[in-house]
Amino acid sequence: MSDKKFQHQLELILRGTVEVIQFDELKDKLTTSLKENRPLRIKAGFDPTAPDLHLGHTVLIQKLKHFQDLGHDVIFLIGDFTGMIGDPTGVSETRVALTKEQVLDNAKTYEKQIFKTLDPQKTRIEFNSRWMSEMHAEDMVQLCSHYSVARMLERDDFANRYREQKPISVHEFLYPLVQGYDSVALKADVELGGTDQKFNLLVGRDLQRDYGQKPQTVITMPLLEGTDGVRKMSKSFGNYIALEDKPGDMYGKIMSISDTLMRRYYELLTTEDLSIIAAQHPMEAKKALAERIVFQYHGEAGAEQAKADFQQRFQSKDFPDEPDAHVVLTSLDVDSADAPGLGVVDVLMRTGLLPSKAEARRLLAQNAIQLDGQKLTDPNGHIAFEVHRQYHMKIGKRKFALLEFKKD
RNA sequence: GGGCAGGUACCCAAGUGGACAACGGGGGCAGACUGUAAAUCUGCUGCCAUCGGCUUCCAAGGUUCGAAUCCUUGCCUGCCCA
Repeated sequence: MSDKKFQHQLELILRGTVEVIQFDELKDKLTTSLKENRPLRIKAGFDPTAPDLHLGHTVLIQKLKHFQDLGHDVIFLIGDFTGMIGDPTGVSETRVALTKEQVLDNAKTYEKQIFKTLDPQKTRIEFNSRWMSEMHAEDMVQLCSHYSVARMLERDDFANRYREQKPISVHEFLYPLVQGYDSVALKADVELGGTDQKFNLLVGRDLQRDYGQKPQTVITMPLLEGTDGVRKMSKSFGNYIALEDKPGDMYGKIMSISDTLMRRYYELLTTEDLSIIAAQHPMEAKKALAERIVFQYHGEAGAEQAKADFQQRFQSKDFPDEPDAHVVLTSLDVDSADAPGLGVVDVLMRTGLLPSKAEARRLLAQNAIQLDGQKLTDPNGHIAFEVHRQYHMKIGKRKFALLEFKKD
């Protein structure tokens, strides 16, 4: 009986993982946990520098959910201490250090987002500043003494940058150490992370051992590819689907990914049987995926609305019920109240959907602007308005604006 | 502390006194094709404007008719020596 339970737990836990270090250890921990009826402590850390989470993060959150469903204690750790230092990782971008307010703000957003998946009652949220900002300098020095520079430089990221003669700040070495120390402070039994976190997760093991604890089991999850299908989903690559994206955007972004990527998303973000998906028409499967993901983060109404809007805009190529902009002009805006009209470029600017007039001209020259189905191509063109008539303007393939002139 | 090499648009990267709003690649946007697919092809990609003008090449000064390019100082980065 307990053997069956054990198998069930193990299966769910392993689903989608890349690596488990050490596997036997995990089995022992699970066995003990079941026998003594003592839940395991599962830790996963998140960086609060970005104001919101995206689908890439949810791979980990899903895994936390699995553990939670199995009755284990889940700790969502917010790395506010590290976040406040400001992480200059990444070759080009130096992140600006965040204020305490910003970090707390972001943390609030996180809570809201993760509780769409995790059970608020059963989730423990921690901030590493709780113990890190209390730490004395001598303890920090002590902590540093547990690791050597040579071993630090084994980390891929550091090794590459060192080889390529790119800057590495000393405090970046503290990151793995602090993250590892978090495991000590929390007495974590298991830590989850993306494959790119492997080094840091292993430091946690070493430190726990040094501090007289049983080393945590490390479970790594794949990094979800972003909408480009190549690089990992990340805000700085601009290839992300944020949980806070509007339902329509979220749906649209998912629809625009490649079929290959869609299967990947199914694999990592859902518990669907992949062979069933493979049998479906790719577009249908993609719509179902988009709908279910939007549903998860925006509820039924959001999902329905997004689906309908997509259908309307892109499949029927109709003007949407809810355009992106609604421009109302009055006699103050036009050259002459008797024969109201305005330059096309000005009209485009009034929609607020374009960054500059130069961009508006460009789009006109590229046949990207339509007014009531007619292509407008003259950058110097003029639109004559009839009073109270609504005009439908299409800008590029995904922006729609409703125009009208009202007599005052 | 000393020596050397660098800092160019969203990213990478050419240019080293006038022909530079600045080659090329990536990304992005648009058009064609489609399933808003992906892939592919083509065009565009500082801002304002009708010719034309304006603000850009780390920052501040300077030389020059003229500077991304030369000089000075400062800031930042990497390497080597101590």
